[in-house]
Amino acid sequence: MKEIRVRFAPSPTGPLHIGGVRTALYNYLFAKKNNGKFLLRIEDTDQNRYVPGAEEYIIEALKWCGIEYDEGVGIGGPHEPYRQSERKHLYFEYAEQLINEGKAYYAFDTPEELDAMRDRLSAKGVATPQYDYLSRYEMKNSLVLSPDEVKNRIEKGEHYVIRVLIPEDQEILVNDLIRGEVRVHTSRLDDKVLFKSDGMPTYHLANIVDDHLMEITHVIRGEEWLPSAPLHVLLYKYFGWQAPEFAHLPLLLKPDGNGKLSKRDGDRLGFPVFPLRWVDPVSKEISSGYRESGYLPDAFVNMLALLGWNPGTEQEVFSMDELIEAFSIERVGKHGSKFDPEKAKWFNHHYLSALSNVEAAHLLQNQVAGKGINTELSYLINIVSLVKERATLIPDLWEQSAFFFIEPSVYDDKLKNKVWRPESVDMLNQIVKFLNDQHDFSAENLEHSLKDFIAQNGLNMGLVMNTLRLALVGSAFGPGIAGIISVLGKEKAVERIKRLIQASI
RNA sequence: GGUCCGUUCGUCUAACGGUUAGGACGCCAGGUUUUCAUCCUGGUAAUAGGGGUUCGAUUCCCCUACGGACUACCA
Repeated sequence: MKEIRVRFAPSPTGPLHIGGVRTALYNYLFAKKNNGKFLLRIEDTDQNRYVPGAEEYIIEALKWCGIEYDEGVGIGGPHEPYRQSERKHLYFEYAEQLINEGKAYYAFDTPEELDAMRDRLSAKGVATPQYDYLSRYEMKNSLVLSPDEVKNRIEKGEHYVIRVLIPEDQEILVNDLIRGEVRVHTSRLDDKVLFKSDGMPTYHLANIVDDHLMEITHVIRGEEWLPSAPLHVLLYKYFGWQAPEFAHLPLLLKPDGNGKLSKRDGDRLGFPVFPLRWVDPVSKEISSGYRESGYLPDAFVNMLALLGWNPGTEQEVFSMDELIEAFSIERVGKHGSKFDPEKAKWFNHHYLSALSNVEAAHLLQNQVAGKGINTELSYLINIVSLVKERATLIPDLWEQSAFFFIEPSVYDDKLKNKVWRPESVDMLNQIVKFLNDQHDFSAENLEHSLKDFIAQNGLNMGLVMNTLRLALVGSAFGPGIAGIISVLGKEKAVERIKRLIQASI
């Protein structure tokens, strides 16, 4: 059986947004599931839209997501180069071949002439004014110009493009793995430019040529390409190549209202639409990323995988290996999905809670180090065992545990008003004595002995606990008191209690 | 406007023509936690509308409505 080969082929025109990441992910899952190859090709045939740093961004984003490619930019492979600008020299001959076979032609029309043609056609009531079988014979191209004149113009250095000659009356069948058979009549298609006057191929030509040369078996791409799929099928036919299988993925939609998810939605609705933070090289505008916002890549990938695909079972949590195992293109939905930031958070919370204490401690260590605090990992492990399931995003690990590192300097008024009594000082002194007498500082022991102590001394449990919380945390917040004391240790706990006593006298 | 694609709870979605239309997120309620959060239990909520085909349509067909993509010498 032929090896399955798929590719992700983004344009470096800016940061990859989550829809692009999902396309890459599905390609990757499909390749791995079928023991095939996944390649990364950079489609940079539009020099005007090239954005510095975008290519690096794409590569880094895929890496962060754990989407590894077998061939492509940066790592090479048997079909080098994988950047279309570096393959520039090989496209012209294919366009020329089509011309020689009467399947394409030279066109010399200026932008003004093209506009004039469209105006003329729409004035005549033509529903789709375009360069096609209706209009091509009134334009300046090698279909109407004499061979000599064409030759002349080219030799004079006049700018020209190469357009595909679309047959007038033919039905094209696109077999889509997700949508089934899609039929389009060629009279609806226009003579798309294959080769631009700047010497670069357009997407349509470069894409087909490269997919053929790179032996791509399945083209899995966004739905925005569906309308041009018939052209691509025709091109394969023109070249006499076997067309790959197509699968057009439904789009990711805005969480609110309608329309395709765009980069503006992130700022507007307050969630990232990019995997990584991006700073626009020109405007310096900053777009937030999932990584920097504190999402775990596994959670991000899991969330994305389920946006438009489902395994047909009720399983929702998948590791990358499980995704590979369960993935099938047939189970990708047909309709667009509104992106739900809340579900993304839920996934992250789930993954954060499932982390081992050591893993979570390392995450907290980065946070803590960022605050200029240096701590033993063992201390962080203890802390994190208490707070990790309370966190949704990575920075929450710090938010939830800051009081362990910074002793309270102000006390929450509301809590203090609620629990503070004239006899509180005396009570706290008793607790200090109690703690000083303890040898086993495990949370379990503290829990029991503290309760016993409270009962034996006729104290009010709620009052004691909350007053201790006031001393230890400073507010009505955080894990259980016994756990906090256990992690803090005798010395620090006693110190904080004494501090509250001091502050209250 | 034209072409193409789509339409099940608010959202993501399940359901070889026969199910009390299932799950998850969110939301609401109760419980656990003498804080807050987590967690547990329960609840709320959907087949866009109209015609067919069929003993029987979420499921097949048609129409309408609505939504989306595309309509560049951009990808």
